[in-house]
Amino acid sequence: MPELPEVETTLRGIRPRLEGRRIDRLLVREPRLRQPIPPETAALVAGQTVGSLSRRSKYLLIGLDRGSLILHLGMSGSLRVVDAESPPKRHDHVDLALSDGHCLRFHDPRRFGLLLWSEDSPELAGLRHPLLSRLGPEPLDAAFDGGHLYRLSRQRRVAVKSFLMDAAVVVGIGNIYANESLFLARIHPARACHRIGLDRYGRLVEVVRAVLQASITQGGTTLRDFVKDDGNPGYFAQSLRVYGRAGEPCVQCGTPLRQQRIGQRSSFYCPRCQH
DNA sequence: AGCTCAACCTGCTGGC
DNA sequence: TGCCAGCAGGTTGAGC
Repeated sequence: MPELPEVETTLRGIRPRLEGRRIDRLLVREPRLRQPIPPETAALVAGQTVGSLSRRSKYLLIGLDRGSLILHLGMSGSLRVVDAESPPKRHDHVDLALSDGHCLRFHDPRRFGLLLWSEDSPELAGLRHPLLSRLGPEPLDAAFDGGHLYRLSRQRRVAVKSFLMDAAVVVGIGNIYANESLFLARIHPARACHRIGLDRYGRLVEVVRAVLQASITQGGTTLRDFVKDDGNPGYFAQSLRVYGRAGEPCVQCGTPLRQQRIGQRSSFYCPRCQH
């Protein structure tokens, strides 16, 4: 479920429900996530008040009085604010119980998610935490531009799609939006990243921004009331131009779209429009 | 240093 | 209907 737009939408949705609330307790039903939740986390967090919520890459940072909670939704994770008394469903692994009778409930069937405590503020954790310190720029920040991609790609030979999905290069571009952006930029996903010029990278950056921005708006529509329900995965698929559409005609030229595995991930492209 | 691959999990779909 | 293979929106870390 979560690509960057959904993480951003989740952030915007839960922010007003959490900021300023005290955490009564952290209930861990299932600690076995991508990294196990350390047993002492619950005791450390209880009684602290939520300051601010922010996002770095696809990590959500919950600022508390004496540190931060770092939360990642992995491949299948989602967050909802529910009544603290409402019965948990299968795969509801963690509750962050708030002083107002609600709780932030973390649901994650595949358990690729992550919940860690750091004694650093969200700002410091973003700079120093091992999971965050080596991340590239945010795709919507000015630091992400054509020159950035051009410079980093000169010594590398990987396919541009793998390059674009490398979090050390730029964060937050998952498989769906890598495919969509390369289609709109007319770049073949398997093209070696060092064989793309500055101007094409400039175009690619513009397109990435536009796609993410648009889907944040859409994600908002789709998931706006995720507090009540989990959102609607089918809705997204409608606006996708190539992802999941192997064999269907290209919206530009009608040529059947192709599918190919690049860097272990399914890739979709138009063999005529993209080079 | 850069690249590829396996691994962490459950759930769903499509073929037989 | 049931079984099984294959695939899924992410990320890390080992080994070449």
